[in-house]
Amino acid sequence: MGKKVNRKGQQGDLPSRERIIAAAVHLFARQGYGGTGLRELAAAAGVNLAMINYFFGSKKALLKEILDGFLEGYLAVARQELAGDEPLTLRLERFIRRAVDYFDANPDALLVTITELPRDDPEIIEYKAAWGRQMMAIIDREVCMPLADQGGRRLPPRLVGPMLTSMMASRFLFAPLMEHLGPDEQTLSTGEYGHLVSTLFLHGIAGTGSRPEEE
Amino acid sequence: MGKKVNRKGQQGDLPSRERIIAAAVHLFARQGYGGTGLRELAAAAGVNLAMINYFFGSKKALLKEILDGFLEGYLAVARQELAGDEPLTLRLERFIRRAVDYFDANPDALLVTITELPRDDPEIIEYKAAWGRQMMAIIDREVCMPLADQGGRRLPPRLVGPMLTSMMASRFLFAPLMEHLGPDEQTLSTGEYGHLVSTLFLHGIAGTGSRPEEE
DNA sequence: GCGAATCTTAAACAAACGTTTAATCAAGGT
DNA sequence: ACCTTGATTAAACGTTTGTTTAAGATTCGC
Repeated sequence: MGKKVNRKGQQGDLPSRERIIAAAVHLFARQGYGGTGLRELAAAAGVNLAMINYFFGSKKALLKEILDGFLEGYLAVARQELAGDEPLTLRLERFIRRAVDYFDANPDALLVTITELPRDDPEIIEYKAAWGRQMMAIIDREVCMPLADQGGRRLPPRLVGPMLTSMMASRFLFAPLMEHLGPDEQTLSTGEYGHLVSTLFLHGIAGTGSRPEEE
Repeated sequence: MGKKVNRKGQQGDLPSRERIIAAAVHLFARQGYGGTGLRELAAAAGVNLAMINYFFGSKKALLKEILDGFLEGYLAVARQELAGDEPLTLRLERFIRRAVDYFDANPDALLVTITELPRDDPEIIEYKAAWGRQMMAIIDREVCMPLADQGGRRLPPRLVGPMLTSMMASRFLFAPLMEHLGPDEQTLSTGEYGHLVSTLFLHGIAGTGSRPEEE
């Protein structure tokens, strides 16, 4: 028999580079970026320690790649669902549903991104600022301005953007804590949650009386 | 001349223990808990390295004290403003205004708490869970149940609590990033922000047409 | 089969980490 | 003056940190 069944003998049959990213997202979300050592990460990925710096150059660059991947996907959803000629309400509903699905598919990456976003690291802060400017431009053009045009108040995008993102992310940001509160009846599906965020953002808590399918 | 003008020659004339906490909140918010070394922290507080372990026993215990102080204050606001016989709308408006003021007065502590909340550290996770249970109990009794009684849908407190907190915290969570986007016209005061969160939560984005003083 | 990338490894590097120890300083009580 | 108590100090403890190096495997084009 050969030494290994397949070329990559480690877990999950993914190439080393992506196993490192997957393990990093998992560990960074649970222990924080600063609280996770490269040796622990290498062991979790089933990879030699030196491979991390071989593929990414530095620990910081690995974090940047994780943030990059997640934010790029989030920005793509915003571009795709927020633009168009349809009424604002429809576009917002679509965007929120898609964004919540995206968060639900990448909860660890969302957690890493949110918890590392406010850090003022000179090596990645300008990258985060560049992303923020793009996001604010979309929110301003596709949400804030149409809202003002139809008689509403002119809200600053730097307020609406964070608010919208925080509302959609709240379930996933608090999920690790909530899991330690004991069993919970009454858990909503991802679809129900997205619909609820949508109605809450559009009509407030008073508008959440009806279930998704009844509307 | 004496060696020192006053007994504590260091900055800010606060006792050493509180200077450590103040410096820790400041540094943890900007570099993360894991990314801040005790030597750097001691230097920032103008204190000898050994004093940190002398007062708190360990780095983890220092973080716990920070979380404890902030969450205790937040819970106190919730207890004080959310309970009572007044209509739900009024109680929510009062709570949101007070909580936003509290966040505004302790933005760094809020940031540390939010970014460290999802971490699954066995030494402090049970403490966080105990706090979460108390908060969920208040939200359920004073918000979710009254809401269901007056014809609304029965929303899980584990959904409403995180949502409400995230909405109020969004401005402060994203503030460090927004400051790097260049100058911003159209910044709201804390009072205006609190009012806006309040109307958004109660009536949705459509209800934010009027300014606070016109209402 | 041979050279050339590409990937993987073990070992070492200096630096920083959290924590502990023992000695010194300053006050207060008696 | 003396003892006690709390605050503060410098120094060292053993680990762990992120990164680098140089050698060894593996794969692929030709």
